[in-house]
Amino acid sequence: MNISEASKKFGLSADTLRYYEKIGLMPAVTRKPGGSRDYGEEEFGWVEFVKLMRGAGVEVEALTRYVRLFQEGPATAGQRKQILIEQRAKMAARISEMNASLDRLDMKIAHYETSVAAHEESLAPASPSRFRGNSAGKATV
Amino acid sequence: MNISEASKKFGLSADTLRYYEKIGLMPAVTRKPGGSRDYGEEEFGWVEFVKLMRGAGVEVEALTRYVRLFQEGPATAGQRKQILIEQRAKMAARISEMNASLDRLDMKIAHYETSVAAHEESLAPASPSRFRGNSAGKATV
DNA sequence: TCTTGACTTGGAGTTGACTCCAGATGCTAT
DNA sequence: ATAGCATCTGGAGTCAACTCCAAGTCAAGA
Repeated sequence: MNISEASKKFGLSADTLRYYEKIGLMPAVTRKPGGSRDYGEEEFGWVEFVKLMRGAGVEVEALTRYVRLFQEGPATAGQRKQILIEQRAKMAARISEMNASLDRLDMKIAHYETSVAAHEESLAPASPSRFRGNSAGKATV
Repeated sequence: MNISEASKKFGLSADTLRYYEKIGLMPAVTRKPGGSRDYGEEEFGWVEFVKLMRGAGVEVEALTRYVRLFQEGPATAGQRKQILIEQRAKMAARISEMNASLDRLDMKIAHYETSVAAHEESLAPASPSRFRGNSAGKATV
């Protein structure tokens, strides 16, 4: 499969695909006799992996480290596994942070819902009222 | 509270705090007589909100739009709520994507765990074996 | 009063992640 | 064999989000 087909398959530009390879996010793609890249199952796996991990916020550095180890051979399996475990922990942490943010956002939306508050500080832990001039309880925003 | 204290409080550099204000991620911070910024409860709420939302991947554009509406006054509450609802949906989507990635990562780690596979293609839907020269089932990586 | 240190501004520089470009090369069809 | 198209490469350009810098202002202490 040539690069433009792979590009469509993954929704990544050909340039991005070449870029991933260039910076070592995946090993060098096998080539056709003419010199053009030939994406097959192996590279599909890598592209999908990179896309997934990058999309989930895994650092480029961790992935290039992983690729380097992969290219060094089977002896590095343990180190590679450690990288994955490390990154899994970070990913889980990011997810719970995001869940917390989602909860806060829901609270903020709820303020707009009840139309009572809708003060910006609704997200702050302690929120003394701004806009002192208003009659108590009247929505300012 | 001056900018360096606020910087410590939020773990953001003074430059970043000024930058947020400059690009309209939050309204202008109130000033002390001398002209230096004076962060109080209101700005704490904004900084926390911005930090939380940006950290969860909410686009800068959505936040600046929100701030602009906020500054236009109470009449825009409905539009602001819509922005929050919109962004909530996107955030929820990102979270479930990340959960899917986490599952895939767990599968990949499991492969290293059983030490049977550990092939890179373990993440691809269909994964014919690479390294054809090997005896079947032998871990190559 | 002078120095020191934190603050101010506008603007330049940096980094990461692409994205685009020019010029060269290689298949394919006429 | 010549045109047309996709691909290749190295390198330059772009964009967001900071990050740093220079030059100036301000308040407080020696």
